[in-house]
This record gives sequence, C-alpha cells and structure tokens, in this order.
Amino acid sequence: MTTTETEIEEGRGLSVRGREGRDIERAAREVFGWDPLRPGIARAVADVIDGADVLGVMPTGYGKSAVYQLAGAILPGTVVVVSPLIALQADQVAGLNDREGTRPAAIVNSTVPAARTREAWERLADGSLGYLFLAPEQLANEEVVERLAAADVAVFVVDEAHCVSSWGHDFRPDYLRLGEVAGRLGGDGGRPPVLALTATGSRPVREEIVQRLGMFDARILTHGFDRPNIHLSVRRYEEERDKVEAVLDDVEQLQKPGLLYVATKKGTEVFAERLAERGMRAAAYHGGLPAKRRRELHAAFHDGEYDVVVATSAFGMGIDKSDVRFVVHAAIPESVDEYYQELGRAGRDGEPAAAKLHYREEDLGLRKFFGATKPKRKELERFVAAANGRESLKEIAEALDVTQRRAMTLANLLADARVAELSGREVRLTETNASKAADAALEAAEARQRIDESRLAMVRQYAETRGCRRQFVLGYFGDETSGPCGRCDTCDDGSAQRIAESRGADDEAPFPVDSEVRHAQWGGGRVMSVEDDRVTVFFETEGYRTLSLAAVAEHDLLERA
DNA sequence: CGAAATCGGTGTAGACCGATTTCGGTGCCCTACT
Repeated sequence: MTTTETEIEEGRGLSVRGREGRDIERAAREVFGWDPLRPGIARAVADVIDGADVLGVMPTGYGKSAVYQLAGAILPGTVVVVSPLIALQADQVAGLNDREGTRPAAIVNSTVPAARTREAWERLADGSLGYLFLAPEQLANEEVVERLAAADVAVFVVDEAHCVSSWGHDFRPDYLRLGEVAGRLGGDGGRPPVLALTATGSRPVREEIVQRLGMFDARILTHGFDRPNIHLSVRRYEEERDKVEAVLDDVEQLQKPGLLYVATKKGTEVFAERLAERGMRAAAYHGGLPAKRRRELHAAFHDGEYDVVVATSAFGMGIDKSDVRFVVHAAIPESVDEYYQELGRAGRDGEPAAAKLHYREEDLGLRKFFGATKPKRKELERFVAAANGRESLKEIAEALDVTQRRAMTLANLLADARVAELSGREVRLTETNASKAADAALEAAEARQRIDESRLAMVRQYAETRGCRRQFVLGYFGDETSGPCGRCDTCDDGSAQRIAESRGADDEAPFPVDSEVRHAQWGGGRVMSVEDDRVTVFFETEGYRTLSLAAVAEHDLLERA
C-alpha cells in the first residue's frame, strides 16, 4: 500500500487543469453555486474521478462534503456515504434534494419507514439514485451489502473516517469492517474508489484509516491544523473545589457565546445551574436527553439564545456556528485528537477566541476507566469453543448467554488478532485451537490498551508541558512549526521561549520529527516530537512512548529505519 | 481510578466517621410495550 501526501495551501498547485478541471468548476458553479472552489476540493474530486482512493484531512467548516457532492454530480452511478450520525445525514439529504439539478438523495436506517426504504433500494438498483446515506451499522446487514454490491456505486465515502481509529473497536465496531465491505463492491469491474474524510487525524490515525479501509495507492490531502486565532491555555489544580470555582469564574468573564465541556451528564446539569445562578443563559446537553430536546438545544444555541452550553462529548459533530468565542474544558478529554476537535469549535469566524483547559491529575482516572478493557481469558476460550462449528453471532451469543453486542466485541478482537474473519453478523475462525486463539486475542486487547493509555499520556503531556502548547499540538498532528507561537499561556509567561532556547542547540537532532525508527523491543515507529531532552515515538503496537535522549544515546535504543 | 452515595457502628440522641458500594460517555439497531 503506497500513499502520496499533499499539503493543501491557499493558492498553490492544487487547481485541476484542462477539460477535467473546467468540468469540475462548471459543475460546482452551475449545480451548487460554488465559485471559486476552495483549494484542494477540485483536486480531491479529480482524483476520485480518476478512480483513486483519497483521504481528505480538512478542518470542519472547510466544506469536505463538497468533494462527494461534486463527484456525484459528475460521475454516473450512486455515491454511497457512510456517516456516523443519522441527524447529520438528514441535513445533508435535505440540502441535496432542495437543490435543482442534482439527482435524488436517500437515507436508509432504522428510523426510515419501510416504504421509503423500498423506494431507495429500487432507485439504487435502477441507477437513478445520486446519493445514498447509511449508518455504518447498516453494513452489518448482509442483505444491504448485497444490494450495494449489485449496484453501480460511483464512490464509497467514509465520512468522519477517524471513527475507524479512535471510536472503533467496542463503541462502533461496524466502522472496522468498512474496508471489507468496500472490497465487495463493484463486482468484476473492480471496486469503486474509496473517499475517506476527516477533520482530525494525527499521522498514526491517518495511517490506520488507510490501512483499515484497504485504500490502495491512497492520495492524502491534508490541510494545516493550525487555528492561529485561538489562544490556548491550561490551569492546574490540586483540589476539585478550587477547579469548579475557577471554571465558573472563567466562563462568567469570557466573551460569549461559548461551550463548556464536562466529563459527566450530572456535571452538565450542576454547572448549567450554577452558571444560571450567576445570571447567564446556560443549558445542559448530553446524550441522555430526548432527541427532540437535543435538536432544540442545537438550534437555540445556533440562534444565539444561550450564552453557554454545558455539554459532554455528545455535543459536537454538526455544530455549525462560527462565532463561538470560547471552549472551556472542566476536565481533560481522552486524547489530544478529541481535545483539538472540541476546541476547534471556537473561532470559526477567524476572530479571536480562547481554548482553556482546567486540569487536575485525578481527572485522568475517569478517562482510564472509560478506556479499553480486556476480556478474561476464560471468556475468550468459551467464545472460540462456541464459534467452532457455528458462524452466526446471534447463535453464539445465545449459546454463551451473552448479549450480541458482547459477542461482536469478542469477535472483533479475534478478527483484530487475525484468528477470525468477520462478514456481516457472521464469524469464521481461522484458528480453531481455543487456547491459541485466546492468546492472540488477548495480545491484541493488550496492544489496544497500551495505545489508549499512551494517547492519554499525550494529552497529559499537553496539559503539563512548559513548552509552547501550539507547537506541541501541531507536532502531534505532524505539522511543522518554526518556533513558539506567541498565542498561548506558556508563550505569554515566557517559559515556552526559555525551553525553545535551551533546545535550540540540537539542530542536528539524531531523530528528526517524522523519521522512521526501530526499537529493539517495541519494533518500528515514527518520531512524533522532539523536546529538549526527550523524543516521543509512536510505535504500532505500543502507542506513544517518550524516551530520554540521554538514555537513547547511552544504550543505543533507537536506530533509523 | 476517583467522587458521591450508602451502609454500619457507636450507644441511645442525633449526628459523626470510616468502610463499602456504586457509578461514570460517545450512537447505532431492534423489539416489546403503550
């Protein structure tokens, strides 16, 4: 699998020349009214039309969906879009169907009445459907996959593709199988191009997307991650009470509107109430609220009816509000990826905004709890025994008296460890020795755990660093920076500058950022960042590891790969 | 892993303290009930 990577920059080298370019521009102008197209969009469309797999890493609000919308306006066949939130699909479909000159768009999921579903399948089969939106879970249904396989699919789009990596596994196991599904499309003519889109993606996440979706010769288009108008800062506390008071003061003083992220549902209500006591228009938002209430809150926040929404991580995707002035976190998120995505909801209009993290070491405990857990060896062995001779996950679950979800989790682990193959809701063992299969699966579970812990360790480093915070974040995402940013708390107090000077001497760093290295015990990895006296490497099976440069030199721990 | 709620002992009134238990996020799907 080879990849080529191109950085999207304003006004440089990404326009598409010749007839193809003119066709794309005309479709954009005439069908959608976009003129001119943003850099990178036309390039991505042209690559997809050429039949190439494309991974687009573009910031939220950049207009990623324009890529597949345009492809659908130009290519024959149906654009199939897999997207994680039904609510967002509905907006997309409404937008497409309200427009003249586009072919019809349809949704299939559990909330759609049978008659509409039937109509969508008919139109897919006869080729008159322009766009079909599906939740990833739909693709666990063999019948759905067969319908897609028999149809003329122009492009297979995986929206919010980072779910393959950071959400995958237990939470949305069905994302993990999209690669296999893509491979079954297109029949004899070969499978259609895969277009993966995401707004976040450190290099390891990007590589995992490409690998899991089976994207061959993937063309990766990345847009810089920097959001220069957002000021970054972290405050640290010993006592929970002090932190709560400081969060309340902070939110009260900051320019509105803004978002306050907290760790628990209860927390959203407590904070919202206390902010209201101080005279602010505050609302609590979390995934446990009725769907109707959630929609209303979204709309009300968008229309400026609230100063602050206090939310769990459920509030996020699909927020389309450009004048959010702050994103305050009352607790640390589970990873730098998640944190950066959440803080990125501030200042979309380019005006000054603030991202503040209120940090207590103890808050890491909750994140650890939510992290990956590994099953008991016994349970895995019983699963393998039950799966030997049976294929349907439903039957296996019944035989073991566990939920189907649990069975799916275990099956995924076995597939991850390459001792089983999954398709639809069926599992086929490739290693029938229960003990060997369980060993392999446990190893896979432990690797996942190590990676989760290392992601947590990285967000902790962000919270605790005395160096420039923006440099840290951009380094995490693989962006190059020339020095401290001057727009974060450590730059403001001068500590970032002092650290930058102390490391200035080692221009001849032995392991430059992004270089591939090898560790005797941990295998191959890629250098993520070099601080004054240490180097952080992402290892495929270990996750992020930070090594002291002195120890590396003394014991010869790393070699250039 | 940590915070909050609950439990149990003390020793005879109501409260106080330590020990123990419980709970915590993200979204699909499908089925049984109103």
